[in-house]
Amino acid sequence: MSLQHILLGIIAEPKSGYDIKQEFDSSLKHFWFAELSQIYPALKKLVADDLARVEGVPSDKGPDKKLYSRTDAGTQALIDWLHTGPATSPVRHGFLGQVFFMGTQKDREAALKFFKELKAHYQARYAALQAVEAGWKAQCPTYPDGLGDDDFFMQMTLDAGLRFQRSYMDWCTNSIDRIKSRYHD
Amino acid sequence: MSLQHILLGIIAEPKSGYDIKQEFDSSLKHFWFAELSQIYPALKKLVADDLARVEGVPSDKGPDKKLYSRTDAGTQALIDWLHTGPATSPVRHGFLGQVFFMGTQKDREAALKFFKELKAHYQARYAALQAVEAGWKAQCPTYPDGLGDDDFFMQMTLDAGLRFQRSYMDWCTNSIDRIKSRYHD
DNA sequence: CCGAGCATGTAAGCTGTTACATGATTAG
DNA sequence: CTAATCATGTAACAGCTTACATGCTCGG
Repeated sequence: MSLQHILLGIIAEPKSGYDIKQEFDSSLKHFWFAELSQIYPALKKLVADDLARVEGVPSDKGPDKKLYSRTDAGTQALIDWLHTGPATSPVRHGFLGQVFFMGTQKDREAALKFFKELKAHYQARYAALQAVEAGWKAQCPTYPDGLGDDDFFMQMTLDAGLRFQRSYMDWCTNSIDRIKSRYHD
Repeated sequence: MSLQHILLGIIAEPKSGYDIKQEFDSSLKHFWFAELSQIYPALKKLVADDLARVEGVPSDKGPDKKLYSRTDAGTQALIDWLHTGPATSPVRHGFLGQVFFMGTQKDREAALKFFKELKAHYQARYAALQAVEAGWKAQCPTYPDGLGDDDFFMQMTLDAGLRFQRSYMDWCTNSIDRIKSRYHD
């Protein structure tokens, strides 16, 4: 049920489905993502529920853009969501399932390779978030606490992303060391 | 697609759907979970694919138990999964979406309340994992590196869980401090 | 006797993914 | 001319949740 609410958050300024997809793929992807085929019907439903309105405007390229913006009822629905308490649905980590059963296979080199790949994956994500942070720093010399009220909370999610990736990387590093000292020394 | 593989991992020893549900709810829930209504059909499919076999045995209470165990093909399918590389499907964090748009609402006390609730949530999860760890420590005096080969990897997922919860808690603590010093000082 | 735990499942519905379908403009 | 980007969607399918359905046994 969260996609509807996140879309409400995004359309504080008028945006098209295509615009929203690009935001997911750039700045929002560390905590949410969605395919266009999911975004378009979701936006339609917001309009049907009177939480958003549409306006068609001609585009430079391609067909008309449909710009969605939230209604007062939409803003209220968003605020209500913020008051329902933290949305902490349990998470499925496939890679932890793999580690849990890693002992089934006796090839310790494969285990090392697994953790090295995982570490590389999180390093890449970490670097991407650092690049986003560098952009913010360049725009605001008093980053992070000199940010405006809206940006202050948005930066907190970036901070969370950076912390979580570091935590994954640290676990990988430590696991690699433990496997090495158990089987190679 | 991971549930099938995780079930294959679990049925190294013969287990019923009901048994498996209990394992998810106790020791496995920090990285995976599933409902009985999802587990039963999934086990049937493993049998249809010749990755598992069933044996009905009478139960003390209630109807016969159906004990599932994996075939050689099932063991191979599990090992193949371990060799496909880390299963790192991107994760959706509803609570980060809420923080991202927290600025929509001007009530700073509500923001503090939100983070305090979130912190309490992760503290509870952390305490649960610490209890699991205490059980392991009681059973094995040389915990964690004196564990057997299978347990060694299983403990790694517990270590991951503890690290990740700590990371969430630290972020909450830090965010609470930042909100306080921004709006209350 | 009643509720909790044991033990099995089916069905409807929601969410999300992958594949398919269309068509304009612009850069190479 | 061709590929990429812009811009909209639909349809089929897979995965997961919630609700429903059945029946036994044991403790209070």
